Order: sequence, then C-alpha cells, then structure tokens
Amino acid sequence: MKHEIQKLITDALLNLNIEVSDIVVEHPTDLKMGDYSTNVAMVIAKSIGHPPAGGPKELAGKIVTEILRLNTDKNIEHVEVAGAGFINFHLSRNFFAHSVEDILNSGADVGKNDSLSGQKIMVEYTDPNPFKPFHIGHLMTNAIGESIAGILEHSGASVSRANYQGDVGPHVAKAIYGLMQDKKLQDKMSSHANNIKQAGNIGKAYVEGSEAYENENNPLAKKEIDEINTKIYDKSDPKVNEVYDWGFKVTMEAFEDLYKLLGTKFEFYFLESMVAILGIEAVKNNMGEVFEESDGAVVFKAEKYNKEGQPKLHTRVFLTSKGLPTYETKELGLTEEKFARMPDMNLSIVITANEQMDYMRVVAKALSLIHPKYESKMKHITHGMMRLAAGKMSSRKGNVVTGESLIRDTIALVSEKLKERDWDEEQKNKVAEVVGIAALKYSILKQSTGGDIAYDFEKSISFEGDSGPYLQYSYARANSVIEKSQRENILPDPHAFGEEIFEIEKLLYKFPEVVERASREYEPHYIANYLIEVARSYNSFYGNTIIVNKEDKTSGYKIALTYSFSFVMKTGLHLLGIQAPTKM
RNA sequence: GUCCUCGUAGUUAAAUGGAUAUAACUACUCCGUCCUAAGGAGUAAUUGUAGGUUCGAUUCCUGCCGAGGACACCA
Repeated sequence: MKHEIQKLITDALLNLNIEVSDIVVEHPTDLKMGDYSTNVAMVIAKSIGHPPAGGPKELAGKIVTEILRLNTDKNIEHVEVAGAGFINFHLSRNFFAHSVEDILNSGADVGKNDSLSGQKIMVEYTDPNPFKPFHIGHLMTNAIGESIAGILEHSGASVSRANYQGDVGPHVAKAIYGLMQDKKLQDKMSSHANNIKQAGNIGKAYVEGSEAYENENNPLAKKEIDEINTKIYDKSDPKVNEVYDWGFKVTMEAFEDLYKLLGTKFEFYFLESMVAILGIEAVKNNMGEVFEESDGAVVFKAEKYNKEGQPKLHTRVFLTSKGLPTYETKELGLTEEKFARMPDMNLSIVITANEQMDYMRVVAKALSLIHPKYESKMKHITHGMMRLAAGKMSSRKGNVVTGESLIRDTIALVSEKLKERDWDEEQKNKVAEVVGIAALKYSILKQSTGGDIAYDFEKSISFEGDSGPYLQYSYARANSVIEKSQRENILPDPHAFGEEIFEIEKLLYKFPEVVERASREYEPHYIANYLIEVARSYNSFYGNTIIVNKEDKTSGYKIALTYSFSFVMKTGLHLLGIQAPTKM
C-alpha cells in the first residue's frame, strides 16, 4: 500500500511539473490523522521558493487536488491536508477487511518478510562460563539474542545460534580450589543430586576461591590457585582432572536445563580452549603487520588507525609477556573458527554487555586488517546492565541473585497466583513457568537494547499494563472467545463487516513492517511496543463489544478479527522468545 | 585525564528530523460483566543545561552539568 501511495504522489507531482527523488510516506503519530502521511509539500516548498508557489499548506492543497483527480484505488478513501502541510491518506473499509483476510490466510507465517532471504547468519549469545554461576547478565543476553535470532529468521534468514564459553583460565582454577576445600566433595561428586543444585554449589565454590585469591592474609591460596591453573592446561594432576571433568559436566548440563526453560537451542558450542590456539597462530602470522612487541608482550596499537569521526581505538595486549593468549586473542580465534565452520556465512553477530564495546572495536579492527573480507560481516550488539531495584530478592536467600534464582523466584510467584485455579498440578506448573519466563523476558525486551534496565521484581510480577503476562493474558482471552464462537457455531468471516472500522484493524496490518524494522535495526523492543499497543486495542475492543453474538450480523467479522489478533499475538510473542498459553 | 554509552512525568520506559511528546506503574473517579476483572472508561504530571543547524529538534552539532562503563599483560 505504501508503494501505491508513493506512486500516486509521484504521478501527481509529475503533472504539476515538480520532481522529487525521495518521497517519504509514513504512518502518522496518531491514528486519527489517517493511515499514511507524507511531508513532500513541506520539503519541496522550500526548494522551489515560497512566492509565487505559496506556502507548504497551499502547495499541499494543489497536490491533493491532483491526487484526487488521478486516484482510482478503491483502498484510498480520503485524502486531506493537515497541520503545517502534511498530506494524510485514510484507507477504506475494504482495505482493512482485505488485510484481515490476508492474516487469516497466513496463520503462523503472519508478519514474515523476505528482506534477508538467502542470508546465513550466526548469532552468538548467552556465553555463561562453566564453573561460574549463570548470572543476570547471561539472562539478558539470552533474552535479547534469542529474540534477535527469531526476528532475523522471520525476515527470511537462515540463523545459527552459537554459545561461546570459557572452559579454561583463572576462574576455573578458583572454582576448583574452592571445591577442593570441601571435605565432603567426594560424596557430592558421586551423588546424583540435580544439576542445578550442584551447579549452585560450584558457583559458591568459585566465589570462595575468588575471595581466597584476593585475600592478602592467605598468600598460600593464591599460589595454589595459580598451580591449579597450570595443571588444568597440562592435565598433569589426576585429582584436578577428576574435579574438572565432574564440574564441567555438571555446570554445562545445568545450563542446558536453563536453556530448555528459556527456549533456546544452540547449534554451535565454542570453547575458549578450542579457539585459543587459532588465535595465537593468527597473532604470530601477523607479527609486524598488525601486532608488535612492547614491554615483552605482544600488542595491537589500534590508535594508529584512528579516523576523524569514528570511535577512538586504543592499544590492547594480545599475548602476555609469558606468551599466554588474552581474551582478545581468543576472540580472534573464535571468529576464525566461526568462518571456518560456516564459510558462506554472510554475517556473524555477537551479543554482549556494553562494557565490552571498546575492546570489541579494537579486536574487530585487528580482524579486519587480517581478513579484510570479514570487516563488513561482523556485527557487535551490546546491551546495558540489569540493576535490581529492590533488595528483597537477595535477602530472601541471603546470597547473590543469580539468573537462575531470579527465574525460580519469578516462577514461584506466578505459582502463588495460580493456586486458586482448578487445573491439575502439571498444567499449573507448565503455565507458571511460561508466564514467569514471559515476565522476565518482556521486562528485558520492552526497551531498546543499549541502556541499562532497572528490574523491579515486584512490578514485573504484578502483570499489569506493560508486561509479558498482559500480552499472554490477551492471547488467552482471545482464545477463549474463539472457543465460544466454536461452541455457538459462528464461523470467522472476513466479508461480514459492518461500517465501523475498529482501531485494532488499523494496527494489525502493520505487523510485517514492524518485524522488518526490528530486523533491520536489531531491536526487539519495536515488536514488544507494537504488541502492547495491539493487545491494548484488542482488550478495549473486547471490553466494549460483544464479539460472539448470534443476534449480530457482523459477529463473523468480529470473530475473524479475533483470529487475526491471536495469530499476530502468538507469532509476535514467539519473536520475543515467549510462549503463548491458551489458558492462564 | 582521554574515550565510550546515556540523561524524557514522582517512577520505569516510547517517539525512521515532523503534527497536541506516547504508554505503563503510582494516586484519584467510574464499570460486579456478559466471551477469562492478570480487564475496560476517565483525571493529573515530563524533554538535565546553554547555544547552533533547520520551515520544523527529544532526535543532528558544540560547550557545561550529572550517571554508568572502558582505558597494558583479567575475562
């Protein structure tokens, strides 16, 4: 439709002997102003000079007259001049009925676009480290990554989900040191307690190990941890190997349990130990060209490549004076490995917290010097930190709030709300999980990815207004309307419309554009904001209309609208990585 | 100190350079209801600061103030 309007404007301008290269057609801010709008009159009024052409408003009037003369499109009902010189287009009853019919026909495919068809994209996200807790940051990265992956798929891309994890290094040594202080370790290792609980203990051991390492009164601990660290690399100590193998398995399996709950399935798992060697090779092969020695270490002096108007780069160490690879070098190796695994990849996306922005820029610069063809194929997306508003959560258990505990506590609160339902336990548990995850994910995805998120535990589970459960609730409600229509035997009918055009219709047809924009900008919050608007509109429609009503000739159309809404909501929620239960 | 990311109602957030800056939470008023009240209909309140570019700036540019982050052998 946008295209047709653009053409109509171009033709009208041509008849008036005005040439404009780029005509902007957009949706007005307010639905009352119409469905499409253009600012051409304001743009060209300046370039052709005010007198004798008159002001933008006068010019807009002339253009509208010409448009009306040319228009044969039945979808355009009304065209008018408004405000400072905007030209607003109102679409017809017919157009909206058609769009409802289209949505009914597309079902779960609603909102798809082909802007990325044929593209192979790898998205790396979550990245929790074995032996360390799954913290809130991982939860954020996971929610954002999963959503972006889904949105890109809905735009036609073939997406691979990847996870990158630090399986070696000082953090592992600290955890193993902490574990080895535990006299009951042997029993724990042979027990079959659930992974998440075991992983929790390993996380605590890591914290203890870190504290011991920092503790100046305990110099022995530091020495011992450093020794364990080398033993992890050379696998010389059977005891360390045993604890390592056990801890690695337990924490990785616990992560899998969480991914299952969160709805993520990774195709690629990259481990630091695997990619480190590749990174070291890349550094050694580019000595003199890209890297140089400095104070015994190997560094990349990125400031040499600073350009006016671009973010400033700085020097970073790639190999320590002991010859060990730093994180930068591993990142280098990781990217090489990704392209080796998928040689025809068009884009490699990495999602991390924004504290890694500056150094990722340096690494990206080094990479694009080594492989110029990678330069346009790497994309780093960053997100802010999650700040917990109230301290209530942490006091509950007397320890740090991890991503895992946040998930569990949220689900527990949803369970409270579901207590009164006369469902069986299994159904209650399933719905509590899905709703709890929705509350968390939505509060992460409703805002643009750049900034920090203030997570208010109490608010997120109040489920009112701007929340994930509100969206799910609207869906469940529509579902129950559909069930009633089936009981009463009224079929959805996109042709049985009356005169009134409902607000919900003016929103539903925009879904594909929203998906396309979210995909282009890698911003899930456009979907979240759109869904809230649609849900609010449907709830208002629901509140003010009796949808299933045998007395009403247009009931079939209202039911068709309900189906359309439910398709859009279900698919939209899916793009946020949120499931839509039919009852709640 | 240098650089990066930010700064919008009391709070949390929206707004491809456009129209009267939009929602939610909170507070207050109303709707016991039918298809799920985890709902609906209302009322009140906002662009850190000083300039600049523009027909038009929350958006772009510069200075200042404020928050967080990164800056050499951690990840």
